[in-house]
Amino acid sequence: MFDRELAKASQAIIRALTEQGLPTPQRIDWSPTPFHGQWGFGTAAFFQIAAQEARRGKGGCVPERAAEIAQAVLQAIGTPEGFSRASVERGYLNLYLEPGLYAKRVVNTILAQGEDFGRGHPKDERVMVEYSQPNTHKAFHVGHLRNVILGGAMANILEFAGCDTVRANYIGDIGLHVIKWLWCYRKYHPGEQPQGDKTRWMQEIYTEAERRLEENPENEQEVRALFAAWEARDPELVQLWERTRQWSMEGFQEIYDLLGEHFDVIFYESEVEEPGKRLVEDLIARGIAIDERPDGPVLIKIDELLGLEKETYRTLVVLRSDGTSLYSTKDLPLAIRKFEEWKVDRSIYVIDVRQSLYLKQIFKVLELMGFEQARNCVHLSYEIVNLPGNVTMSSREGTVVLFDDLIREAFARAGRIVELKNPSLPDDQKQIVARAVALGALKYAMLAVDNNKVVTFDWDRALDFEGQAAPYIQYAHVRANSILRRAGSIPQDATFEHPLEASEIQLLELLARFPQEVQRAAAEYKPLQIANYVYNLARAFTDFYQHCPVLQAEGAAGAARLRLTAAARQTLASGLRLLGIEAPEVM
RNA sequence: GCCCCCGUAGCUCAAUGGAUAGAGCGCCUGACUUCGAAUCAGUAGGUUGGGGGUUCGAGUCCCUCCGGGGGCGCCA
Repeated sequence: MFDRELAKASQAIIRALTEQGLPTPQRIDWSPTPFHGQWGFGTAAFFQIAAQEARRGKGGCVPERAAEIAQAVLQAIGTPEGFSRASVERGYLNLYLEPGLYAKRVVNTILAQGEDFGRGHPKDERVMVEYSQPNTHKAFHVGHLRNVILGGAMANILEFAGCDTVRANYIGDIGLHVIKWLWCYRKYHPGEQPQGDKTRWMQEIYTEAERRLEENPENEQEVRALFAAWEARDPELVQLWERTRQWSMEGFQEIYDLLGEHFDVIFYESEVEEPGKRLVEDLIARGIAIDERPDGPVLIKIDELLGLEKETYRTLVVLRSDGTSLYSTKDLPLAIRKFEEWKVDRSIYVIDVRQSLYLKQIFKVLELMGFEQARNCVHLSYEIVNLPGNVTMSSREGTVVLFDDLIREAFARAGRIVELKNPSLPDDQKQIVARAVALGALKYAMLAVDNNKVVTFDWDRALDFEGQAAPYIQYAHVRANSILRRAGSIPQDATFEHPLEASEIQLLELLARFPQEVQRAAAEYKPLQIANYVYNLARAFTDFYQHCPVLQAEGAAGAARLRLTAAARQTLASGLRLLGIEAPEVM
């Protein structure tokens, strides 16, 4: 927001350095000054120059020399245009802003742009974010939830940052787990219809299948026969598969609706299986893949092809020895299809960290095939969600916290809190609030942890409604909204001529930073950046709320603070929206 | 054997190579006749796992050790 002023100041500094015969850096980096209650930007550029001199043998104490140079530069440039004060502190050159002028500019910018405040310029880049990737005929559990929430927030952020964003889902609708399910259903539940929560019902049959097969291993022959029938596309089996798959899809859709997620395209494993097998034949013909069938699988010795001594990419199996497909068989053609059919420039895979090597292999094989866009494939990895005692969630082993159970508990707890905190709210409002708070808390808990940190699932922490959690941020939004509602209308304009409180300056400084926070979150693939930012913003607003009367403010301060409140409400709502969290009007 | 990730306050987590390492939870003390107390103010809590190195400057980068988790030819 102050790029223009800082750029001019940078130019002046470089000119001053040149005039004094000092080395000039390529550019001057500015960061917000860390002092509470003062608003400005500082640069540490002179440390680098002083260090450079010291290296050339001049010796001396670097911090002292940095301060000396900074002081000389300050003498030369004076206070740059647009700033109220400049000073040298501990070797830093700090430029302070005239609070009133800039406060007005920040607030006016936000209110003029509304929900577009913070949106990046269109980047002329199309990115696809593939996330969620659930298996049909199986449970949807808390481990899957981290993926959806992370992927959804990441897509929101990339889109807001200026990318043309395509949200993709990739459904695991075939494979041994589906065959086992179909076997169990045909044998023990013929003709049954799903009851209650469809996803849970699907999971129950799946665990039953696993249990029966473990108890009676001789049944595996029947499963193998069914797999063969599937491979032969037995019409009756295919029909059953389609119908049962649909039940899973309907169940998933309920979950996505609840979470507020939508996809622009859904890929199915089943539709890339045949293209994958053809691609593997091509790889064999081109000498990239080695065909060891029938005694072994079709594989690609990547390190060998690259002439690497040290094991790096290892070997990737791309087709089973019996000719049936693997995950890799299908991922290769799909990767290409994303670029060719969807014309994307970058392809992001939101998949947990355990598949890091696998994805490195896939991307490298694409490169070996001569597919140049392979370098535009990105693995956005994240750590898994474990149960206490470091137990990994597994639908096969039934060690899962089901999404359905979690969401029920979340709604129940949030409902009790709403009843406690705001009993006079009409019932339908209570439900809306409870829902926003429950989902918000859940999402925030997932997003407020760095991607590469393991989350140990804990009911109380996943559903935390206090402290650094979504409801705190939502509450700040509600209170801002409450002030604005009482005020009736927001003044068209206001000057910030009253002496600004420290809390007002802090709030303004954070508000001004929103656009760059969005860019950084997008560039680093870190929704956490936004999660932290919006929490800090909520704290700053709460602090402002404590210290500065708005409606009872004297004179011109009232209008200014009212507009500041409106700007804060807007930015809180925008930040939450990027995280996929609702900002309620009341709670 | 090769590779990746984690280790920061009692607990859970933050922190562009930058200024005094910050929050929340929990503990204790206090604040509703106030623009909404899902809040706030205050107290206490640190050799950033250990040791080297690079740098003007390291929680952050490099090396090494310790502890924990994960991955590695026919699971997805």
